[in-house]
Amino acid sequence: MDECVELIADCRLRAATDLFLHRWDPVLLAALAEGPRRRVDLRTAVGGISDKVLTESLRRLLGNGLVDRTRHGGAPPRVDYALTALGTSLVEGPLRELGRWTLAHADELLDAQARSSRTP
Amino acid sequence: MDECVELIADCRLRAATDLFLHRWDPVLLAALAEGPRRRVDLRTAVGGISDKVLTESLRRLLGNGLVDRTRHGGAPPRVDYALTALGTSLVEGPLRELGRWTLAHADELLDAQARSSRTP
DNA sequence: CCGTATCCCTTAAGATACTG
DNA sequence: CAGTATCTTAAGGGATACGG
Repeated sequence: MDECVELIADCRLRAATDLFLHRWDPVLLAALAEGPRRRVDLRTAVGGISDKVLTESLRRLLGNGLVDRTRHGGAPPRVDYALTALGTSLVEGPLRELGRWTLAHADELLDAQARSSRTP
Repeated sequence: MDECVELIADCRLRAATDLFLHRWDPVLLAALAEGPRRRVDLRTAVGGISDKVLTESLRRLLGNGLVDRTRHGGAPPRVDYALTALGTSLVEGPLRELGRWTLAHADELLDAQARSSRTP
């Protein structure tokens, strides 16, 4: 895996892995994979995220150019969030691959975790 | 991306993304992609990680069954860390894909970040 | 060389209440 | 509905210094 070594050296790998450093960001990205969603729908789709953290996470995704925000004026206000091209490429590539890996290896992973918590 | 929606629902996606939740873990995994390494070599290969955090990260990778530890007795002590089969599958799959994505999209990502930091 | 033990600082994240 | 404002707690991470 030669590319990764380069990536470590110049920290570009960290630039990418940092996108997954916040608990809810990847989940929000996955939730947006189906298409644009209103803020409140995102909130319930994801489940268990607070208003504050939701806003922070969305702002971060905005700032990283992974998500777009559209205000449809009026009352009550309506705001849609959608993946950008960059966001889509991240979701359809690495995140999807991670989803596949999870399906294939969740058992082993949970096994290992259980084993290690029995023998601390 | 239907699978991901399931994954969100039952939290399995989070079980996987949590593996990338700690700053150094993916970098250590990448550094181990070439083969087993001694602790000190890992430390310098990665660069900028403290002893304490290195130990914590390695313990976590151990606990998740991604890495194996081998003590070769003697003085000075020598300890090798290596990817397990599970760890290898994670590196060769999702992490590698993330590395590829980074190479392809680092410019766009850094652009977006720069743009958003100019307009906070 | 391989860790452990402290201490400190920053930040993530949860809960809750409130405004436009 | 969308988002802000506070406050609190917990945890991650960095910097030493020390011991086996």
